[in-house]
Amino acid sequence: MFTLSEENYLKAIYHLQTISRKGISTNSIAKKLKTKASSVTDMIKKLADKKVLVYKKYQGVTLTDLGKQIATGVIRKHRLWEVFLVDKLNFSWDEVHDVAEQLEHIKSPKLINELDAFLGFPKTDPHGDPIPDKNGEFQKIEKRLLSTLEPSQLGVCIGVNDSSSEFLKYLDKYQISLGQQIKVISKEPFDDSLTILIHDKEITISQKIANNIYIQS
Amino acid sequence: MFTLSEENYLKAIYHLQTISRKGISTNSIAKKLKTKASSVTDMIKKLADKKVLVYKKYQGVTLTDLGKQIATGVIRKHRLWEVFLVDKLNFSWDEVHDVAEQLEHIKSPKLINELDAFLGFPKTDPHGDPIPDKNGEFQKIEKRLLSTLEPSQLGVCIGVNDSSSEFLKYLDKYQISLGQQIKVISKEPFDDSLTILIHDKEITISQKIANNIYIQS
DNA sequence: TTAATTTTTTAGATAAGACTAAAAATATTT
DNA sequence: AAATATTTTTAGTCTTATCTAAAAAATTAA
Repeated sequence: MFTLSEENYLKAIYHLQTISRKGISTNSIAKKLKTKASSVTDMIKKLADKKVLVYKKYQGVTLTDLGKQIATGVIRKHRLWEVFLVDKLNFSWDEVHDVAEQLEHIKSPKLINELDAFLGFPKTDPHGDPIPDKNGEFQKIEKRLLSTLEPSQLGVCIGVNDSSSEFLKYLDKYQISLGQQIKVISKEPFDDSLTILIHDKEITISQKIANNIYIQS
Repeated sequence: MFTLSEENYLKAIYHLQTISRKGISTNSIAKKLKTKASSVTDMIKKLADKKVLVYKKYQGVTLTDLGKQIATGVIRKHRLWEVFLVDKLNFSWDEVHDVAEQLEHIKSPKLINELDAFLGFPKTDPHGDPIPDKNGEFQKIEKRLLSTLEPSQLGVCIGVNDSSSEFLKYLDKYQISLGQQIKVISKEPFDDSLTILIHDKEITISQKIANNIYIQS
């Protein structure tokens, strides 16, 4: 059995691994969890003892299969709860994160599998992220950043890279939501900002915004 | 803000107060929480500092209004989650307790109020216990123990005193559920066991069983 | 009303998880 | 390659919530 804290470490390391694929450094974990490197060292020693990751001093860590399994289990719970909050309890997509962070640690296999069925076995959460199934498997969704589209190309918004409340509220303001069609009108060479057509209106967005929107084209 | 442990102490003290009305002793709290009296002394000092209970050495404790409010808030969450598990996720009434013990500590006023609405503002949980409303108020339900009925009297099962899995499974075996009509046929003077008519069948139950079933008559 | 018993509190210890400060190892510059 | 900078680890401290053992207070019995 894993504590709340251990589960959060595993989740953080899992997310870091999907980006970098190399050994995950102590510092990067500390930054992600807003804690200190010395705390991380303590914890990864404990997690190594529990066989969920491999650790060699000064070399960073790598999750074992068991570790990945625990991590995807927590992610599955997090995302299913997000669907529940949005679909059933009238939460908006910028309100779900903090509550899901708590709910993801509830321990009950029956609970989560029944919840999955109750929600109709959803494949993605309210931000477009895939939900692992009972066995930790999830389909890789074909996606690219909006910033990679060229003028006159179009695509559908299928996810976001940044799930912070601030960013999601920005998207709400401009009525950018999942399933929304977006057409690139022009790209400004100087700052890579994009003028896009959405809801029959032209708006201009910065590159930073375009780098946080996933598109299927 | 209160920790999980503090919330559990407040809930336990609240339940003990509804029974005894006097100062709640250190030992009774320890017994209820399956912990040691010395641990209880430490914790009640901390809770007294937080103004949720009044404590005088060797005199036991009494909850303040604030303390009662925190406690009923936790109880409200516990019971609403139980309704959710039974009504929406196919849990049986003997399976809900452990999961609700975890869910009751999730902190989000919006979550619990939306859940309440989603469930249709239920007034009682799956064991017949009343659910406090947003303000901590709940109606007192007129109820008596089955053991207080006399032969030929009848009533409807509206709750249980013991919510343990073992007891609830016993009730399931004899098809005793909430809303079930029960008629007392006879009472054995020697051991106060009851012969009751239920589902057109006569069964005999011990006094211990009859002391854990609430009846409205 | 003493004596014995039970309850409660105090004192000191432990484990988890975090922290600071300093030491050790690794990386980066020059 | 030596000097500097960065990263990581170690050592020691703190807090929360627990525990055991012993002391103190309250209760019950003789």
